[in-house]
Amino acid sequence: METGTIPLADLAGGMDLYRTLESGQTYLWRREDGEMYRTEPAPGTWYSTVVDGEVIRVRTADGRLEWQSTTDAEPTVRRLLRLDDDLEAIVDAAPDDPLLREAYEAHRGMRLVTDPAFGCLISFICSAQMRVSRIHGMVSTLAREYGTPLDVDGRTYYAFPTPEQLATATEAELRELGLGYRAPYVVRTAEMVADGEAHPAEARNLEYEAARDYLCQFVGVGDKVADCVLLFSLGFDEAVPLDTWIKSAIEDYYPDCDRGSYAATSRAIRDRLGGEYAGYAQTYIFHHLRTGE
DNA sequence: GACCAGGTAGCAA
DNA sequence: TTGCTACATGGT
Repeated sequence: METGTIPLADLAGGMDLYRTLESGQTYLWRREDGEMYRTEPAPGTWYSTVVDGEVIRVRTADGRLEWQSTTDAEPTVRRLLRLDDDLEAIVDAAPDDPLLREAYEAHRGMRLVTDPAFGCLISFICSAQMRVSRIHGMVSTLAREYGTPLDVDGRTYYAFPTPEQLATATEAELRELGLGYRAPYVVRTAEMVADGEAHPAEARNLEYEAARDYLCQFVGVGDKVADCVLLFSLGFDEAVPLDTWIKSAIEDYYPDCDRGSYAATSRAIRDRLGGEYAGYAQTYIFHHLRTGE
């Protein structure tokens, strides 16, 4: 394993690995004590993921972010965890409203993530009407059942399945694995990508609302899931997924932003939350309200 | 035993 | 376009 360290002091605005990886943005990392979404991790607990066939582990200890990987992964770690974001500047530039200030203050160091597009897409198809801990469980199950296992230093890691691997699954199998009514959505979307009909990464080159419409062609993907993929994978920091929590925030804190339709409400709340980095603001508000912390 | 969870598809008006 | 409703499943 190759290793490296990055001083947390070099990361403007800090880095809270726990809040970043356990705030319901990404379901593609696993905590090596197996207690993800149940308890706070002990200091120095490792998280791991697999990207492009390479195992990557990260943890924070002694004021540093440490990584280990089967390859030189520092550029990948920087990308996945958005270490080059100037979080301090993002927070300072955010609109000065009470809820947002409170959320940013309560969760200092939480960063957005960059997930691989296909894994992110499937994760959020699974997320419909589901608690974050169970979404994580489903995604882990898909990796274990259909992904490529990698044995490194006596541990087995599972890559999230490729579109081709996941397209071999049947609806019945996925129902058996507890995906419920999402099972056919996952199979059909995997088939669409495997067949070359469309690929979520294609949306990266489009204008924001066109990108959202593009993603909605996948089965099981509506406006909200599309916004999650844009925000957590494709670099659209202005995307504001309108989920149950942000809708309650709109009702309680930004009632004038409720414009009826998803598209119109989305534009209004995006402007209210600062436009360019509205998705950052949304993620903090989501986590703040959902955890009650 | 309701009620809820990072909603969407399908259909009617 | 907008407004229902059915859809699985596990935790509280």
